[in-house]
Amino acid sequence: MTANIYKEKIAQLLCAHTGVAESDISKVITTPPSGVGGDFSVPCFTFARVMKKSPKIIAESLAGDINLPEDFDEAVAVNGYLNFFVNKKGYTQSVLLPIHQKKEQYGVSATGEGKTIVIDFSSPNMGKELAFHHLRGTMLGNSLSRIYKSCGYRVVRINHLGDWGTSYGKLITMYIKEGLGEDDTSFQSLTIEKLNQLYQAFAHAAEAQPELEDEARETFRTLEAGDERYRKLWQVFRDITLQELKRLYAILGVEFDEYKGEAFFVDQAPSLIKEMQERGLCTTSRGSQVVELDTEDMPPFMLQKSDGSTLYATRDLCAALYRKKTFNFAKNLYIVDMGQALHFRQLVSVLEKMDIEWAQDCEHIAFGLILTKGKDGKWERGKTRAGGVSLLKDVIESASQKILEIINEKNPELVEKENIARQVAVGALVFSSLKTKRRNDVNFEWDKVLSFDGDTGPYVVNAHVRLSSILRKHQETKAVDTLAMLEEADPDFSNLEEEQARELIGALALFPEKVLSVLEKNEPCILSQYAISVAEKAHGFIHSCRVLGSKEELERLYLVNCARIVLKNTLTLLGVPPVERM
RNA sequence: GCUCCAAUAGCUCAGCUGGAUAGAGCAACGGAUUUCUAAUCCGUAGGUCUCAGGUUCGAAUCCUGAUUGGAGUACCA
Repeated sequence: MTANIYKEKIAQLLCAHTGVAESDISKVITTPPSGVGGDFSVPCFTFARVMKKSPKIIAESLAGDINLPEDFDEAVAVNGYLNFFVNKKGYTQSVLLPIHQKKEQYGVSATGEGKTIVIDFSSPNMGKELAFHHLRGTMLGNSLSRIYKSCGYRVVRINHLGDWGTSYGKLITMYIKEGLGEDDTSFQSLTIEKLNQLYQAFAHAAEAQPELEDEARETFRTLEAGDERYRKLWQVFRDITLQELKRLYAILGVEFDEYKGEAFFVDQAPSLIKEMQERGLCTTSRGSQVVELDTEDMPPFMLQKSDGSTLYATRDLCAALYRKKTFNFAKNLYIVDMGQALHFRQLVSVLEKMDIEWAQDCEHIAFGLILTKGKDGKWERGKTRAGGVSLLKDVIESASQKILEIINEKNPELVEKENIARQVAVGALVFSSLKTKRRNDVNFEWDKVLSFDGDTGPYVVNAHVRLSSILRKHQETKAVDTLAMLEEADPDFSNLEEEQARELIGALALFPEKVLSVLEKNEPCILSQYAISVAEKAHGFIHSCRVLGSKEELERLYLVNCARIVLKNTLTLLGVPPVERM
């Protein structure tokens, strides 16, 4: 938080001269646009009202009156702005020294000390393979988990598996109809692909025989009532799903603390419904139990179907109560697509009706849908059944192949090519799913998904690779431990005054505040955009300032190492593998 | 119908707790390589920030209303 020291000094200084509160001043301090010059800028418009003078005059008189504190070179008035120029050497040192000292710890803070954040993310449905559209929510949750953790929060990552509901009535019905066998050997040969097919087979069959839908609902009701045969099948399906999920999560570098899905909460539903009835919060409507929300202009929240079985709404309500009781969270975040916005608004309203004071701590972190091109050429939500979705494993495979081709062309000597290609490919996919504001819908196109030109994951990772490569080369040619050497070094920071060096240093200084602003908005794209800007400036620096063999070699190596550290920290928080060679 | 979300360069997007000349990438055009990784860098061109009002010294940013697109709208999840 090096930049803040300068802001504080400016605020203190101007407070003494204008009488405006320090906090109000530091709030408006910005960076001048490129071309204007200066490092910090204070718009004097806010002073105009209290001082009853024009901003222009205020800025000019301040520029003349103030005694610059240490570490400042100059203050210039421009069009009602007061622009400060800091002492370059001092600024460079104040930015680089903390990075050099803290390393992996640079940018972490203790703002979340003692608080617990529950993050519900990924949460796919049982019996289905992860599709491309699951990537966004999964990586959003993964990145937010890492960022909260780095800020001192205790994070509980929950995969709220969709493992209960009428769909599993369908799956079981179809499994039995196809006579697939219910002994261990049949189960052992069962795959996730087969389960996927059963869904599609059911949907297909139900078009011709709509009564199958009722049959599936009845199967589910029986399952929920505790039928042992159905329960066994359910368990087998769940195990197969989980095995496949964990395989993919490992590739993505994602971990969970819990896989408590919906089924876990079914037992808690009856007593909750009873309580709601006793408190008069729940009414009977067309044979079902609902919480009326018409005062809030929302449809009712259904707790129990007319056949007595529960819905996902019921189980979500139980889960929220359970999470509060178990983890005493400060926030309970649901990383779920925007399509479920109404559901979560309802959930919070129901909690409020129950007079629960933490209702507002349950927050839906919504993200946009992955749209696919429909038959009529319009972009719409992908339907598994219509074949409108691509499997995540296929996308990863294609991306890895594409990256491998590029490696073969650019760097054929690289060892462990396949492994690195996959890491870079995963990084590219992860980065692109976190690159834009989370609410944006995304049109799925193979060409775009497999395009790695420009501002993409590989661009940022490549910057990290090039920086690492310079340090490695130094170590090899000089036969010294470069990092240990830097540890002992006493660099002269006035040797880093080229424009490209200063731009890079300026970017590195921003890392801690960027991390904090991600938490304010739950928006990792702030970090991915930041990663691009650091990579850009790192590429620019090493392109125009030769490091090895230069007379500023020591200082340049020092800066390269700092940039490498910041890039690595950024990539790690995003969930992009920071490889060192590619 | 109602509710929520979005709209910025030809395309994909940053910028939104109001501040100086609205920024990137892709696509187009021109240049840089005896490489510390050119998976790079530099330059040219490209804009009525959907429209109309309002608030303000100042609006892409805040408010109101339209238009267009997307999503959702009780026995699915």
